[in-house]
Amino acid sequence: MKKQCPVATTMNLIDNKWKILILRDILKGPKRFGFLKKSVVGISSKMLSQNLHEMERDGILNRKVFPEVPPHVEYSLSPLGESMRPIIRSMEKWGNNYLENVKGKQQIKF
Amino acid sequence: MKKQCPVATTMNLIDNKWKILILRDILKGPKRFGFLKKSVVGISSKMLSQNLHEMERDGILNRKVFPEVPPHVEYSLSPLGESMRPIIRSMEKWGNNYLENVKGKQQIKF
DNA sequence: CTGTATCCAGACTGATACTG
DNA sequence: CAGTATCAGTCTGGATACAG
Repeated sequence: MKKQCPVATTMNLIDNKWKILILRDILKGPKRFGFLKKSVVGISSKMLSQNLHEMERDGILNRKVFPEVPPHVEYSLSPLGESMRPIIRSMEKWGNNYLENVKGKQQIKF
Repeated sequence: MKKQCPVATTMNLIDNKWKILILRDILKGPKRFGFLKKSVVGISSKMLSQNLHEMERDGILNRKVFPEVPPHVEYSLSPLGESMRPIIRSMEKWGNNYLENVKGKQQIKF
């Protein structure tokens, strides 16, 4: 019986950049659809909706509907999602270091 | 002037799961094309080649050609690539914990 | 406000073949 | 061994429109 790769396992749950960026935001606290739509620069409603559903299905996020008019929906982290904080933190640290020490000293397109 | 998001910066350089899986392997030591082709389950020669080129262009990988017959090419980490180790490590840790404590069970232990 | 539905262009894959 | 080239079929993602 073949042992599963832990890195691949992780990537099966956060398999695109949108999920990483969504997590980045919700790690700071519960967020609404409209907020995420603006905060996750470049994402379409379709992709946001789809990724939120997948993350809810995978047990990373909780979805709470407030019975109000106009509609109010909040996405928050489950314990499983919260446990991903170190992954996002490591990316944040790396990105900060890159922006401070690397970018501009090399020719990399953004 | 708007501050760039470090997480998004990171995701601009490792923007798909192939790169993560390639990094995972090369972090253990220099690897050859054929090894990666087998190790990164599901990747095609085309995608492997493409991603290796992009990572080399972005300064993450070094490519070394040994003047031998048959050809021998080795991919290794640059310092910038090496600095990504904590990101992969955090994913590895998370994946291990997930496989041990979450998958197949209802209860989440954290 | 919070999404769904639809169309379509481009990205990706697998297969196959071929080169140095 | 280490790729590149090409084709066809599939899937993803963006744009747009619209609904509850």
